[in-house]
Amino acid sequence: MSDEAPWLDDEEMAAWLPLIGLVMRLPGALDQSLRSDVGLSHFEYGVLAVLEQAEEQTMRMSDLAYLCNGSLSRLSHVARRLEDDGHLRRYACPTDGRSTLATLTDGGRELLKNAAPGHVRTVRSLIFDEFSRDEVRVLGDMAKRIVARIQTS
Amino acid sequence: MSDEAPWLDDEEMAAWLPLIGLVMRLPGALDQSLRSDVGLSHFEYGVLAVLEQAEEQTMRMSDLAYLCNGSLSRLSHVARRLEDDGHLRRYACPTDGRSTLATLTDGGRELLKNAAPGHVRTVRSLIFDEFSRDEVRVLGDMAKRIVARIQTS
DNA sequence: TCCAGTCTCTTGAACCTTCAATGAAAATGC
DNA sequence: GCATTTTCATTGAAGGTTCAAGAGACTGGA
Repeated sequence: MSDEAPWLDDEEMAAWLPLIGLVMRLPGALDQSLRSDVGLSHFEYGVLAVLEQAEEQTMRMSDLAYLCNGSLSRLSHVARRLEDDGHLRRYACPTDGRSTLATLTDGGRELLKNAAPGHVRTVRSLIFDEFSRDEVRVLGDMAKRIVARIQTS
Repeated sequence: MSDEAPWLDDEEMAAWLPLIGLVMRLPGALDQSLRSDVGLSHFEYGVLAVLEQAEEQTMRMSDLAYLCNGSLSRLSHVARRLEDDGHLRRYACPTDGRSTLATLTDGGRELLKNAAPGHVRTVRSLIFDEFSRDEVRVLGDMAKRIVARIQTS
């Protein structure tokens, strides 16, 4: 464990500061381009994008929240707005009365189709244009290991 | 540039999803431990920590905002709250009437001293306990390259 | 069957961030 | 000098997130 080592040494700090910069700045950068392109936040885009990949383009709220890296409460508020705007629909799960299923509407699919190209350009220009194939794999692998630690903490 | 390539291929997606997971989950994880320990958000902690490292523990608001990876407006609101709570003080810059200088108070220094050990433990357990020395350097380097792209985009 | 405990989701309030507008001071250009 | 533009910071409103509470539905053991 990490019970000793009161502070970060220089090498650690030299990695920590950029990492914090990344996690604090990337969401804003993604928000900004999606917001100006199609009026969605990155989280809203993620909700629609995850739904599109799902079986029947339908998913339980809790599963959706997990895959979107957000709390159920956050998703619930966002889903209400997306529903008001006609991008998704919610209905009671027929087999488990506690659950709510969310499904993509035609309008939501359309919006996603309009949003995707610009979003991909943004992601490429910020990430994938910078790194080699090997680096991308290493980066993804490291991110996965950190996420695993966050989830079990 | 990235004008072609309509969507991410499997390898890219396999890196992108964990990276998004990281940037969406890490701030919340840091917030949570700092909030329960000393009642600070990670951004507030960052403001105090950056100030502590500064000359005279004093810094111009815009420089502080930049180093804290936040907007000036965000910093201004946060600084008002931190000032109300006695953790920092603001005063007009004597040499440039447009600028405001923020300085750490004794109370802020004390709070930081109480917050740091727990925060470092959190950071170590999420990041540095997972990676080798070499990996840490690679991770920091990659983060730095992405931040550079965000800033010039 | 009953009921206490758990799971799923929503809600409203508190809080925080963003955005646009504003004001004041300094720099620039004529 | 004077007007214009730019820089620095704050503010209030609008909108989003978090947190705690609560309603409804399932589960398992008595």
